[in-house]
Amino acid sequence: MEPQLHQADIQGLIMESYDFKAIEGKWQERWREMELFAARDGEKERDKYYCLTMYPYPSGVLHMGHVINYTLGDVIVRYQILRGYNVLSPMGWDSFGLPAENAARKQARAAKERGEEPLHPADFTEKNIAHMKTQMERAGWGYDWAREVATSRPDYYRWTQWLFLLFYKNGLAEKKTAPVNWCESCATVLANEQVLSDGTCERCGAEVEQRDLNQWFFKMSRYAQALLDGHRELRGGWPEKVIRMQEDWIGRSEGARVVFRIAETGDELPIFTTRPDTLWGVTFMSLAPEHPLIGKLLKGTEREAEVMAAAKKMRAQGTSAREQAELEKEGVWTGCHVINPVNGEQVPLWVANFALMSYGTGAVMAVPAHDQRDFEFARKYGLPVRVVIRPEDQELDPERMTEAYVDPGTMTDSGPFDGRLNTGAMGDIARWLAEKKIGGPEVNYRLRDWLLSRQRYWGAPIPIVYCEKCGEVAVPEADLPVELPLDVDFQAPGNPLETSPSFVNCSCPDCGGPARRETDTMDTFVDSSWYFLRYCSPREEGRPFDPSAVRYWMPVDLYIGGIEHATMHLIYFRFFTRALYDLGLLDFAEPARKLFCQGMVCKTAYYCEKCQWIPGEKVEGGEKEGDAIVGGSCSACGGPVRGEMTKISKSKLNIVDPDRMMDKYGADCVRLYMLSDTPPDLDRVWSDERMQGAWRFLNRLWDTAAAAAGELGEASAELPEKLSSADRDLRRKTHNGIRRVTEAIEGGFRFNTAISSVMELLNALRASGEVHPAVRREAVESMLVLLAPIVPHFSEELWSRLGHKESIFKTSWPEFDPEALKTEEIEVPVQVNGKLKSRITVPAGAGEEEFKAAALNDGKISEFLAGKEPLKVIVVPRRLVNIVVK
RNA sequence: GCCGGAGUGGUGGAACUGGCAGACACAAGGGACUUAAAAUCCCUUGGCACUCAGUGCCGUGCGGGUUCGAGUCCCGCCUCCGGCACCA
Repeated sequence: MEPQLHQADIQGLIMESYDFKAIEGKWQERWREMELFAARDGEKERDKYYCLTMYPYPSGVLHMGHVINYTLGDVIVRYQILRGYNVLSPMGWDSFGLPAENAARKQARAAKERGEEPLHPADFTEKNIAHMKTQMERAGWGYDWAREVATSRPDYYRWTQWLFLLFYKNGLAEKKTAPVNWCESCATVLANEQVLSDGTCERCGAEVEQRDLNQWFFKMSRYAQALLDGHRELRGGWPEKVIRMQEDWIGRSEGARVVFRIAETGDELPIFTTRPDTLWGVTFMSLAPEHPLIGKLLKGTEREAEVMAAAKKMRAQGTSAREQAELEKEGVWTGCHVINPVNGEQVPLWVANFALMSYGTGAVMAVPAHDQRDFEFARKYGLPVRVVIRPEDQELDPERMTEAYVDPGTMTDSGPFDGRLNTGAMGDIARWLAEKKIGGPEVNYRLRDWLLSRQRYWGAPIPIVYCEKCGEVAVPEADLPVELPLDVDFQAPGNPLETSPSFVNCSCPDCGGPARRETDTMDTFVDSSWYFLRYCSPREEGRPFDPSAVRYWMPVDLYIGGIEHATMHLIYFRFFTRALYDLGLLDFAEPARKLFCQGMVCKTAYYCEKCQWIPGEKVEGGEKEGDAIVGGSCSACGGPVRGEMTKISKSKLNIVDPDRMMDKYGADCVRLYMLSDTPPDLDRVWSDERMQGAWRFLNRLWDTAAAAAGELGEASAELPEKLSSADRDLRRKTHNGIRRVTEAIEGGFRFNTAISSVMELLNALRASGEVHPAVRREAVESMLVLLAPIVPHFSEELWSRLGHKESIFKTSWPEFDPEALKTEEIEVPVQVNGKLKSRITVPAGAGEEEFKAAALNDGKISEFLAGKEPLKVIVVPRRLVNIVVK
């Protein structure tokens, strides 16, 4: 008969092993009760720490990108709580935007067929928020939920509208007609920042076209220089890479403004150039096809029909950004000439498809000899080439040149500047232009105004009405918010606001006459340009934020998010802050002291020529290489499958569901895994095998701590007076662990090495022999506190099992004891000619001579030297000895 | 084209300010326990060679250089990644 285990014994065994299911919910409840994450407004006795993580769009499903982002934030929040800061850790929802609206459209169709009431985007959004919130709580991320905001709720967007009006009244928002980006698939316009460099839509990937439309803009281009200047303050706190991306995006270029004149009419034609040194080489002028002067100059001339037709054609060709970049250079002569003010020469005026109306003045002086694009254009149309910069080592012949000469050289045929080195003369030329009153130094920027209107329903309505009599009128503050109507038809094409009579028809706030509301809504990036301010006083009713709360909490001490926002959200957010600073609402100009950009989570995705992207489970055969399958075939069609390591995404079917992982391993283990192995700013590879490794570590630590629980003595026990050498050994490792973990976090959130250090400490503890209970307790408890930010439920549970009544987050972050790190002897390597040959052990306080003597007396070394006299002995005390022989 | 960043074992990665390259893991191999498996525990694991308890040589993308000493600094390349790009 088999021996039967008693129920009590089984219970005992289960109790002993790590059971995350039994502890995670319990501690989450405890933290809520003790209000661990409640930020205390205006508390003077502690320093504040504002840790902001980019809030999510509430898609309803948590993905791995959120997990790395919010785990990082939470670990820092808990670490700063342990360091004694008054921490602000808010969370909210970027809840306006296309997906909710698209879902409503899709759903409206289905609901109609079934005769059901369609789900409104607001309900859909709130449902998703509720679900994501439970997922976030389950992950153990600590937020002050009392400060939750959702940008789609009227109590939030009321203030988004208020801020729009503030900008409007101060000349920072205006409606103007301009060539703008149109995404057909999103059925709306987009800001420049939201078009990728390949000319596709940042959201949906469709090609973006150019259209001339009347739209709302924030005058962000005015802030180009201020945004650049602000980088000085951000350096050190922000990743250099992000600063550089913003610099590229803002695109400052220094040069000169030069005023040409139309020979035939006397009209002024100013241009911008970065090469004023080549002014004497101008042989023609190019105008953008949209340039307003074209119509004026040609009206009634014999060339009018031809030129206007050509210009029209140029404007029509290549409406997508990509097509435009690939266009062949084309142009047409206007029949007019311009006068070059530096030498009085008349040169022909052309219209050219490469001249951009949106940069500089829409007119470009052409110097074919020294600009490649002008050179190609000149060759194509037989325009003259004139050399005005002479290289030292060759003679340039305009007839035989095959490309423009763009390197430095001596200026020639250049009036008063003949003989000067062009690079050195640039500034003098700009000043000379100013003296002659024909131009002067000028700086141009690539950054454009921020196009904020969107032809969509699910966004904050722009609070403007159009009155037949009064024209464009701002909605009075008292009438805010301009609420989104509920009686909208999501099945009608176009913007549903346009077909909502209750919304569109209104009376003019000024004259009371009939008026129409603006039906465009705001870009969701407007919502996210001030949410961090709202968090400071989220329930404030009379204004967007309470200045005293903002003064206390701002600026953000650490902002965590993805680098994909470098030239979108992170530019807008800085622009908004600067504008509010200039308007006197804020007393700081930069919103975040430190920025941390986490890496992406990647996994192998599989592609089959016929079935396209297929999930990993549908790959048959092949070889396993780590977590990836190589040389497998598609289970559906049998075709070959190729693997590609790429960011986890729904479209490539390589997602890992955080919920499933937490079901299997618990939140702590997922958190630990996310931070192990890879530094947080690098892309990480999702690996089930490594996840197992994190699981094993937690269990080992649990077993070690739980098994030792009975032998650790009292929680308050003091260290004994006399320590054995084993005691000192373990204490040294404990304190070294504390030092290394602290340095890893402070030195750039290197959690991967912090975790390694704790693993080493655990290995040392497990290998240690007889040690005093208090020394063992110190080692175990140190590990728990060091890991508490990363695996908080786990640490809390063991902490309480070790006899502590209070939460582990009520203790403080340990400090290492320099005394404990000291050793009596140290071992250093000995090299001969820079190659490691032996090791010596010397007393810790040994001087240079002692190191030298010990090295030369070492058996292996003397054998190696074989009596040869060393030429030189280099001693780096406590580091190494290097003996140089011939 | 311009401007950045990166390249270290089979894999993720470690290495303070020029001072023992490969910490800590994963994978792999071997062993213990087990009827068996899982789990766990122990050992091995950069490459090559040899007279294999050990010893020697090589080794941080490639080629040079500085230095007693280079993954780290300098010069010249290669590859990959990112940003900007008809921007005057």
